[in-house]
Amino acid sequence: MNLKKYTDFSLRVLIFAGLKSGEELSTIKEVSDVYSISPEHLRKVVHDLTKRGLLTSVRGRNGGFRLAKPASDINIGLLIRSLESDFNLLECFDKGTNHCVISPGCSLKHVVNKALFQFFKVLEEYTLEDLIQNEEELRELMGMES
Amino acid sequence: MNLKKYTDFSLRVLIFAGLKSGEELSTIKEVSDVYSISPEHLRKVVHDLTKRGLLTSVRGRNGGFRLAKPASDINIGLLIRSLESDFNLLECFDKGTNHCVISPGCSLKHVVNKALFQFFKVLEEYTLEDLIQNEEELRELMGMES
DNA sequence: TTTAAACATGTATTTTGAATACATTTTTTA
DNA sequence: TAAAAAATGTATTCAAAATACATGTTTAAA
Repeated sequence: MNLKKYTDFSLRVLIFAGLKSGEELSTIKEVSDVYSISPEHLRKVVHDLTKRGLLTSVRGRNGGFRLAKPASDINIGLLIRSLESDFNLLECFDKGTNHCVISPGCSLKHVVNKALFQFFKVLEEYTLEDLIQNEEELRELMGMES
Repeated sequence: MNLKKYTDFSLRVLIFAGLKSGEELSTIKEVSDVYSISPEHLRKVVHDLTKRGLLTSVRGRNGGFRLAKPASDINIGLLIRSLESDFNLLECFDKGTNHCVISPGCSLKHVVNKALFQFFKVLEEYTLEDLIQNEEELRELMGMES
């Protein structure tokens, strides 16, 4: 059981962008340097976040991207939910492909679903703002001048 | 985010075995017929569950397997925890391979860990016994004579 | 007006782990 | 002694994620 690296990278991009002040832009190169992630790879992540309305991108020279809305409006639970496409923890979660004969009477799915619900309930208690409370420390770790 | 089919199959094998009464044995063939899973594949699952002390296997003609302990002693949370080897939801969960520079000051891991904890907390409220409360219905769905 | 810096986009390749299949051995009872 | 069952090890297939590559588009600065 794990999350995709894409999800991990997406969160890190948002944390990075969230530490910039005001209208200040971040670039893929900056982020790829800080986290040592291939810029090729990050490009897709950033592009995807833009399409999802979380980042605003500015093309052309001196371009880059910034948060499309306040950090306090970016809910971590909803974010992870949308970034991870597939939550079919058991075969029977997907009625289309399920072949398990006992699923009509099997309570396992309810138990796992309840657990999954609690998982997201916790995540939904946090926003990006909560993750960047310690701005100074994070900027320092990233080597950003503040 | 999903569980391995192995985990799913393991749970189904235990549910099947749990519906047998007393010392009665199940065979891989029976289970593979009921769930339409390749016996080759199930063999590993059963073998693995035996090694983990959840099933007792009897070799030779008329052999098979049965639960190694009462269904009420098989905790679903602990079971899934042990069947799924990898819970490194984020790169920084594994200190050995983590490369994220901000992890010392990053609170994301605490948030995700808290969510994972709640996930298991729910699962740990159930045992195999809870999953086979409706014996009759399940036996019927499986085509087992009761 | 040209060039460089940035994102946009589509495609291809690599890698990894899970899922599955195959083959052989061991055990035990009828 | 033969048949039915699990034990065990290895090999193959498959799918999804991760990654890389190539090219296009936009825009500001030189």
